[in-house]
Amino acid sequence: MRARGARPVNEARTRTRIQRRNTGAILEAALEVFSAHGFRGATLDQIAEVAGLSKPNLLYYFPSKEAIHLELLTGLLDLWLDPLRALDPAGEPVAEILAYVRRKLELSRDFPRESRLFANEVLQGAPRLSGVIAGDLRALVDEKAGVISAWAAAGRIRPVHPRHLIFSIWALTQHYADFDVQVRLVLGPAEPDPFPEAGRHLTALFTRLLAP
Amino acid sequence: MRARGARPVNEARTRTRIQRRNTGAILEAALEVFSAHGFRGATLDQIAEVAGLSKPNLLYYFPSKEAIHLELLTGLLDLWLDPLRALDPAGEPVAEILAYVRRKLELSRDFPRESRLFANEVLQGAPRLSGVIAGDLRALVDEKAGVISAWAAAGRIRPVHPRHLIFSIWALTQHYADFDVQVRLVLGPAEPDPFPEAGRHLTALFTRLLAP
DNA sequence: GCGATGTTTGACCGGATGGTCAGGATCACG
DNA sequence: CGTGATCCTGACCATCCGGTCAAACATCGC
Repeated sequence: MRARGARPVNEARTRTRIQRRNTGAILEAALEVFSAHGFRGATLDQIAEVAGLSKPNLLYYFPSKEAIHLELLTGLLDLWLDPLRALDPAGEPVAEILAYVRRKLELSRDFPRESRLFANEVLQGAPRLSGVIAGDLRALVDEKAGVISAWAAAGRIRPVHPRHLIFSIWALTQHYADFDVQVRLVLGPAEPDPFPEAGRHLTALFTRLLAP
Repeated sequence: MRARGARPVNEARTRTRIQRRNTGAILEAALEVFSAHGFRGATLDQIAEVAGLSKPNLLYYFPSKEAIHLELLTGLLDLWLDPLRALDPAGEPVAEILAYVRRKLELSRDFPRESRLFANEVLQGAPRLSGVIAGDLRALVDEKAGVISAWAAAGRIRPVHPRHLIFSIWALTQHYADFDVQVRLVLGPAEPDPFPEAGRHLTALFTRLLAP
């Protein structure tokens, strides 16, 4: 008999094959639905349908809608911040930053749903992420801003406000995921895939900004 | 007696003082609530409370929640596109584009709720704006892209992909409105107003990108 | 002051939605 | 094959939410 309110859990034992498959399907479906409609706009019925499960079955694996959302957000944070973590203080400055831009643009191309999930969250005031943003993210940005400042002080890149440079990279790359619909509608059917041109454009932009 | 389902309307006569005051209060309140929670996340009760009216009273002035939202979106479109319209083909190229960037950044500073309203809409796939985007907006961008291309062909700015240049301006300036929370949390309390520094950063960025 | 027009509201409705529960089906393992 | 743990579901509940309506209330021109 399960304790009141407890989840499968299995008392710290390894998770069942079925458990892994279903929680995976749920998170995949939830990503699809949350990123397209926002937290409030998504319904458990939609998620259940996409996942191919019944609604009560969702709630067998997760205690609430809120919990699914939070699990998604925190679970995807690493994927989202890894490119910045990979910025190497020992590398060649301009190449390092261009590589960061490229990796971030690849995330927008390959994981647009994840980008929109975060965008939705931050747009609504980041109620569930403000802790991480003011903590881990801020610390990471501080660290890398120091690296960029050092490069600028050494004359290896042009002087630039390091934090706003990072904001610029976020803004420019995430725009192609979050505003994908707008980008495609404005470009029209003649340019069905904006990403190659976007890559060239951003490379040129940051090269001219940073090359000493 | 009013016809079934008809709104105040007043048969094409001038609107009452009360009508103007209340529709104004409703749209102001709706902007506040829609921009903070998205369409689905906002409720008529919240809007009514912020507007200082009762829910049925809202629905006396607007036929539905949808109608309030649509009225907001279309009513604010001009404000949003005017800066790009003002780009003058006869002006000095770099100065014109920098002025556009400045005006757009001022919109982010002075009308962040409007920016978030549009961001929410486009994020969800622009269900209510795809027509305008593929029509008016695309036409406007085409026109101005032509201007920028001509400037580049004449050697008055560096060669640049004109449409992606416009996307870059949108992305960079709107980021400071849409992701305001994140920007402030990352910068910390030491830099309580990001806009002055953002202005300098973006001016430098586009100057270096465009100056021949 | 009076009728007509315009404004406001309490009470209510129907459907959607997050979540619960008791019990049945299925699986893992000895 | 039996038994305990895990997995799944139909039925149900409480609440929220967009929207309606009849009737009360205010305003205004005369």
